[in-house]
Amino acid sequence: MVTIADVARHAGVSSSTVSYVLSGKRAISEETRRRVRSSVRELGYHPNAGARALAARRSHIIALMVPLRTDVYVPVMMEIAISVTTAARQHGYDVLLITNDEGPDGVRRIAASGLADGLILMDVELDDERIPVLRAQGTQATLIGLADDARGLSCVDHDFVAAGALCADHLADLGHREIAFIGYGSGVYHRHAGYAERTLAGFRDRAGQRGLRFLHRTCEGTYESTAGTLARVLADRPGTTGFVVQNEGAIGPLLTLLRTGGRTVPEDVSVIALCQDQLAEQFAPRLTAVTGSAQELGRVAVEQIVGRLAAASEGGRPDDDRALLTPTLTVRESTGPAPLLP
Amino acid sequence: MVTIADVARHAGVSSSTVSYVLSGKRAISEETRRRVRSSVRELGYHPNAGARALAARRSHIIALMVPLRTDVYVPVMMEIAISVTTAARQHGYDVLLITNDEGPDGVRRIAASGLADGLILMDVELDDERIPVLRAQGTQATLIGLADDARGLSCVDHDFVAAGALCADHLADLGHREIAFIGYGSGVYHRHAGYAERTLAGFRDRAGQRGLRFLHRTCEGTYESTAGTLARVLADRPGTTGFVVQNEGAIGPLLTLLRTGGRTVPEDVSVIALCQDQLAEQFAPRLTAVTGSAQELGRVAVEQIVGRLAAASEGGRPDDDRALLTPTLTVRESTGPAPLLP
DNA sequence: TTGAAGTGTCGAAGCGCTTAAACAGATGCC
DNA sequence: GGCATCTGTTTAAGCGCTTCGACACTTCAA
Repeated sequence: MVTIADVARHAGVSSSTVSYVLSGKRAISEETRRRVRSSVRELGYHPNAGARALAARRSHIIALMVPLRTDVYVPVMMEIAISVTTAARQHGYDVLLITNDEGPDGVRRIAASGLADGLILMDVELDDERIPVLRAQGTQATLIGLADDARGLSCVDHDFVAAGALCADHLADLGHREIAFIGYGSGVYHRHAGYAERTLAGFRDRAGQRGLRFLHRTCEGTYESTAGTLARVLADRPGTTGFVVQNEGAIGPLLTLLRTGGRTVPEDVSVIALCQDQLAEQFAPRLTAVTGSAQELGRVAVEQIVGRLAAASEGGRPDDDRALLTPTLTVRESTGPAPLLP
Repeated sequence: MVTIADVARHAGVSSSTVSYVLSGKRAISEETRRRVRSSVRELGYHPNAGARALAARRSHIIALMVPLRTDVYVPVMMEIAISVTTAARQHGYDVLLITNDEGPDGVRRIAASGLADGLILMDVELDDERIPVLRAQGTQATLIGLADDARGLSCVDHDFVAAGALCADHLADLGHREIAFIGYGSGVYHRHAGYAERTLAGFRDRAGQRGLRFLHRTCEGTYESTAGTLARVLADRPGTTGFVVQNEGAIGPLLTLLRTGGRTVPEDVSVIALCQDQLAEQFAPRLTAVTGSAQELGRVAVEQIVGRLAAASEGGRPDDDRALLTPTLTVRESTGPAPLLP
């Protein structure tokens, strides 16, 4: 194992000089810096992480706490995890993966052991038990999602209200007047800091402003439940020409059901989905969709936590950022002008 | 911050005694142990990770290197990552997430800095650059997937050959004689340690033994490519009554195309998928599927690496395990007896 | 009774790094 | 010329833990 002392000997300087060259915390002459750097390279030196963490009291690790439960669309979580990891590396941090089932004790363990300098929490509940622990330990953290009380924390989330509004605007612009909003199962609307609820609210408000008539129907996302939901919608509002689909699981079934029911997309009805572009591209016809970037979410979360960490280590009090990412509407083949009245 | 010295003082013993109580590496009297334990609890002591890693030369961290690229079915990756994390915790390890794009240098960095005690590598290529680095650094590692040359490593994978064989057997048992195997795009067969290839080989061999006629056709997984593939299959072999679908992306399109083409599943044709149960349940009809457990994969990988780490720390030479997990066939609604000849 | 072996605890060294403080030498100012 | 100042480097004191060897005391066999 190559230590800092080996590098120092090889470069003919003291080990503190090597440390200062590497950290840049003191002025070192060009000549010395060059020699040290080349010794580092030649010997293949990598500072020992444990020793560094012990001496500097910073581990350069960010813990990412991910949900175990998989009713959230999983690929998104993975994408976030990966973008957190890549973004963290760019700031000199590594990422430790923790599962949600460790709960508040997990947060305590990570914070008290100094394993991580800060945490990123996903899937935060409205009144999450982990947040008081964070505050008690004085641990820096960022939430992905919005919490009830985020004092002393930063958070970032998609602007679901704006996403809902985008759907309403797009359909209104195309001349649709009767819209069905196919949602999640009813339980979902009260979890996850209500992201489902916020989307719906955004849609509802804008729909109201634009003079749309609309129906909101819950749906479990299986074939059977989608069939049931669709049947009820068409019974209640036979004139429906636009569908907003919030539940990814319902997309496939809905398209199949419309087709077998003799309705062509987008000539007879328009369908707009709230889902990732990748998923939207997989259907036939390809779906017009409103989506937020999961990558961006991870990147912003990392920037927030790194910022907090920097502020705290300089003795400041980090400010509690609250970022809302603007979603984008991508028009594809599943939406078109409302059909002329028969 | 609570240190071991605080605990020692509180319990009226020396700090080495506390350390021995916690590690169990020396005999400590029942009475002392009790006192120390209760002090630990009362003070909320968690050993400092950095100090521990430095002194013991073990970080109790396992690095998991995940692929960035997302042509692999992503939910599986997430499931593996999560099961690795949970399994690792049960052995007293935490998991560091590294992305594949760090490449061999990443491996070097992690190993040389002592950040992790061992690595789990996913998505290993047949002739992977990271493997020589692992050997050079003397780092313990486990591969998920099979590599060309795995000396000094353990590995675990699904038994894809068996999975292919299960498909052939099931369709043969039901009396089908002409089968189409809908595969991935042609590029995939030469990557990923050839898992796609192995499945196909397993199917082909068993199909031969059972006297099945079969066609293998590549497919990109989009709606269009599936339509093209299906058309060719039906043109070449109009008597085809069984489909084995390897490419998850092709499942939805295939079902839709069969339906619109007037073929009923499972009365006219049977469809068997090589995919996760969760996905198989989402279609209508629910699909008969052959699948391996991603959870198991993660768990076994952790057991292998933990075993290697234990053996190495006791001065032994760990043996190179090579585990193949047996897949299971779950019969659902998409397969049935071959139709009687017209 | 004595020495050997076993049991439970402690003291202290050291893991590899960071960083405050000291220091040496060059430079500038009055 | 003497003093302050600045620049670049070294010295040394930890960071909080593990672990080796020492030690005190008990138990047991000869």
